[in-house]
Amino acid sequence: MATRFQGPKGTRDFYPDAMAVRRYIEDAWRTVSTRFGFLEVDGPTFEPLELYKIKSGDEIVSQLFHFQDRADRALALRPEFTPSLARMVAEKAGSLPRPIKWFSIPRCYRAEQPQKGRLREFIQWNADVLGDATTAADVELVAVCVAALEELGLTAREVRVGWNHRELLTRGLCAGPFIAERMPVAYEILDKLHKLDAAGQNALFEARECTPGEVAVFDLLTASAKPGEQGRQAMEELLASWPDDVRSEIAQRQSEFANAGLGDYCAFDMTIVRGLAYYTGFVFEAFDVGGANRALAGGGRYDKLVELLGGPEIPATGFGMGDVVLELVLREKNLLPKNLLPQPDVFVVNILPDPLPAQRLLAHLRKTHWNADHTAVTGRGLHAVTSTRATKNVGKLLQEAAGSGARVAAIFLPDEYARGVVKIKNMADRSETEAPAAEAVAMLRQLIGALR
RNA sequence: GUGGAAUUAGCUCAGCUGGCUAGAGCACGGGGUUGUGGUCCUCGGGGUCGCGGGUUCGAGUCCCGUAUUCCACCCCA
Repeated sequence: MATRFQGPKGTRDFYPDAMAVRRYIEDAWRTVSTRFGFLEVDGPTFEPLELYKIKSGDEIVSQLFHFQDRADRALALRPEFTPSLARMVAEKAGSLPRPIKWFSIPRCYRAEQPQKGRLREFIQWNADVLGDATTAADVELVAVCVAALEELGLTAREVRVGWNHRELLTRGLCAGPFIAERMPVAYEILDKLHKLDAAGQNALFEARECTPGEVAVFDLLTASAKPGEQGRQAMEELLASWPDDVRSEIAQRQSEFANAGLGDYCAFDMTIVRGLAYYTGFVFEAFDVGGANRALAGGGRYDKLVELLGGPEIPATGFGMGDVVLELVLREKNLLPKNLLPQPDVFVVNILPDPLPAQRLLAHLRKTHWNADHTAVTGRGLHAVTSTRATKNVGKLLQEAAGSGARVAAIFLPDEYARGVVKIKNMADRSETEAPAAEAVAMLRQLIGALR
């Protein structure tokens, strides 16, 4: 008896409808990346396990799908693309023109418990700028990130970008009750605060042995992330105690965002720290305003990573955006177009007993035409289909044509065909014309062109 | 890795406290007036009731295990 299988936990099957949605999202990422001057790259789906350990520590191993090959090499399916990218840059850094602006759309794998917005296999758009240490590179990344979201129909009403800067935050906090040694703890707490209630927060403060002064600052930080006047006041109060040059750099960066047309999206947010990863300065997160979902995208500056992988010292900044949360948000906001499947240019309907004339027309429509010396395309192949049904019921076949979304139907009918003509029907306005068989292809091409 | 809920046709679900040859709508397919649009009529394909055990004369229904999905924790690059 045959065994039936389910797909592995946390994976998806892309049937045509789902595949069309995936392509729609990937196309937006790709066109926007290109618009901003990023070049597409990719790397292997698996890498040495060590590559991820170096970057993230040994704890990462339990979150990876890893295995040994026959020569006993430890390998892991990539959980993200940045290590591969850094490795690729480290290998050829000397010969790459700078700044290096690359994007990629890799499938990635994480051996985690699946839940809303998080699967074991997903697709993550990455954009990175290497070799540009200026704030302009950070701004450009946020700009390309936002542009992609806009390309998909999202606006500042639905999504926002919160940004922070680890060094500035550290300097600000150390101007208050914190000492430098407490920063790792402070970052850890900051990263967790927003999802805890008051009791949970207090428990955490106690567990981390926070001083009353530190707790007071955490309370203000929590308040500062809230929208509206209350949040603004908490932010003001905190900033008042921070060094002048830190304050002015924050203001400077925010004005750069505004200058790039991102003023409605971006807000300084002291509570964004992005885990305890390899980020060295600027960090940001894009999220939907409703806030029920996980972050849509996140990234920041990682100036030491390429060096860590044996490459030259090269400043780097980048971000990733996963397809899972993005699709959830687009669905929630009703922003996925209805007809993402390709729609035929021509649907050929045949009522003749002889199938050959219809098949001949199909073949001609699909063929790309070249000029006499084969140097230029004079007519690209069209998307042309027909029915495989046996019925000669014109109504049924036109119904099928309509269902396919075809722009035009070419109809072979006995009486007309005897007179040497084919009927051509514009499916949108239901108008019909007749075409001499010899001119049918040309007329159809013209009609399709006019409708495009 | 831990905890909670769920799993019946491709999809959305009925199936009361165990008594069926397991149903509906949608979707899919054939046909319907020798010739024009998502309608209508009609017929049809498709289900090891997630999987494996157990209790019982009898299990879609009760019990145990397991897989998957969703939710939450851990983690989040």
